[in-house]
Amino acid sequence: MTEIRPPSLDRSSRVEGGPDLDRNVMLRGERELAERAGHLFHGARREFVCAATTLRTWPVPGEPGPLRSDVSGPVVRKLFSPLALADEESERHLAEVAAHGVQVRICTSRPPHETIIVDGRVAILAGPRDQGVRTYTVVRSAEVVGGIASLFRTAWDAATDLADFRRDRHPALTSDHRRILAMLAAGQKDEAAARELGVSLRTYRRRVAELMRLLGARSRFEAGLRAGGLT
Amino acid sequence: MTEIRPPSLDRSSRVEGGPDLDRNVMLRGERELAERAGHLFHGARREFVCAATTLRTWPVPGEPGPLRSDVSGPVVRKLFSPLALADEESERHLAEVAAHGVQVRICTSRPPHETIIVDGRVAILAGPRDQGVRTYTVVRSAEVVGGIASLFRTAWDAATDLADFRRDRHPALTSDHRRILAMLAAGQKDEAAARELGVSLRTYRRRVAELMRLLGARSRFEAGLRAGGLT
DNA sequence: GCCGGGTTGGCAGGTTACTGCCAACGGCTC
DNA sequence: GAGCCGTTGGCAGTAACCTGCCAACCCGGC
Repeated sequence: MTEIRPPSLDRSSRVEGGPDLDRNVMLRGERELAERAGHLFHGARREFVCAATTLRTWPVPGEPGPLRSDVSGPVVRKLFSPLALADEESERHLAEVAAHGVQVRICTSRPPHETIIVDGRVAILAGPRDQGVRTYTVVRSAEVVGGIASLFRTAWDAATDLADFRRDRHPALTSDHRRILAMLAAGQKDEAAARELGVSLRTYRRRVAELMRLLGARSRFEAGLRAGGLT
Repeated sequence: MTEIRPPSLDRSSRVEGGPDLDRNVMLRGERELAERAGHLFHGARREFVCAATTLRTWPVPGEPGPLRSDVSGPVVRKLFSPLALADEESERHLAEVAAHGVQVRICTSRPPHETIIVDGRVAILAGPRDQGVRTYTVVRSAEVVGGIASLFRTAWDAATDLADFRRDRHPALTSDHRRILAMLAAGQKDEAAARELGVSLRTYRRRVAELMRLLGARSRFEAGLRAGGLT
């Protein structure tokens, strides 16, 4: 995991407050980011939010230490892509992070680029990799950071809490299940749906029962609610 | 409606490309915005996206003319708050805009601040009003604009197409309906749900029937699907 | 060829839901 | 006080759904 170390004692090259806040600062690579802007990570007082693609993206203040067990620490929000749960190890790590008080959500639409916002006053946006080196831009203009924060908030609001995502995630539906879903969604009676799909009523009902089990539903209404996120 | 006029012929004060792209430019008020950055609106070639709170926010290239009837014009995407449909007049206007080829979506979570992105290379973010005057910040740093665009895209993906929003919007549910919904969502049998709500089975089923009609559903499964957007 | 496992479909019994009908009740108007 | 209207609840008939049981069939392994 790429680690951003505490900054060196030399303050002369740091990205700080100052007269030229409207100038965005470009940093090349994780090392320069750590050296010149690492203090911004560790200096979060009120709120620290980030959008990341995977767990390997910049870690946050206090990690791996116990986070937010001290309620005076900053509120930490992390928005991940579903890729972050690609394997059991990653998923376990994410659950642990969440258990430590970090608010974790999974972005179920196209995730934003990797972004950090600290205390609502500085934003760091990651650019694409260029020959293996990634550039980061530090933004300090108040209105721009405010706009970026509002866009992040909208994405955050639309995302799914980690716990909900894990609970509602279910084994991939077979194409059979999807056809059953389509019939159910169309309000069809079992008999008509079975005819249309070319199977017997018993088999159709057998499939519906399977779907209900997959969705963990006790009634068709409940199944419809759960299925809402699948179509 | 605040209108941004075509810019004056004097180019000296315009916000343009140049050596100092990393410096964000602050503009105070709509007039200065129009004079120094109006060309950015009218000069969109490929794509023009904006997030707006109401219809009174900055209009877009070509409006009120026919938009996108010429397929070589820029793709225009507008993300609105549900406030944009607060009255019939606004809703009608929005439908007309969409009919002209503008892609309109309604943000069903907290909408972002007002934002414009032109051709993916310049972003304009609106700040709050200060004594009636609003500041706008023009951003031209490639990575920052890219990051802002990606956050906007995430918000856009999560939003609801105007047509879908209007179709799925339905009469406000009474508190009775919401209680019935809660029982149904919990997978309760009618008899148990009726008992819990303190009404007869007949009345409970009468309410469920009303709900089904409101949702336009022919089966409970279909009702569950429709209700997914209500809870 | 035989055997075992899995799936399908028919049947049946039971449960849950849907809706019409009607009496009773409460509130409002005359 | 009487009459009317709307709502509620009980009853009942019907429809739709749920699931167990079993025979038949198919397929793969031995």
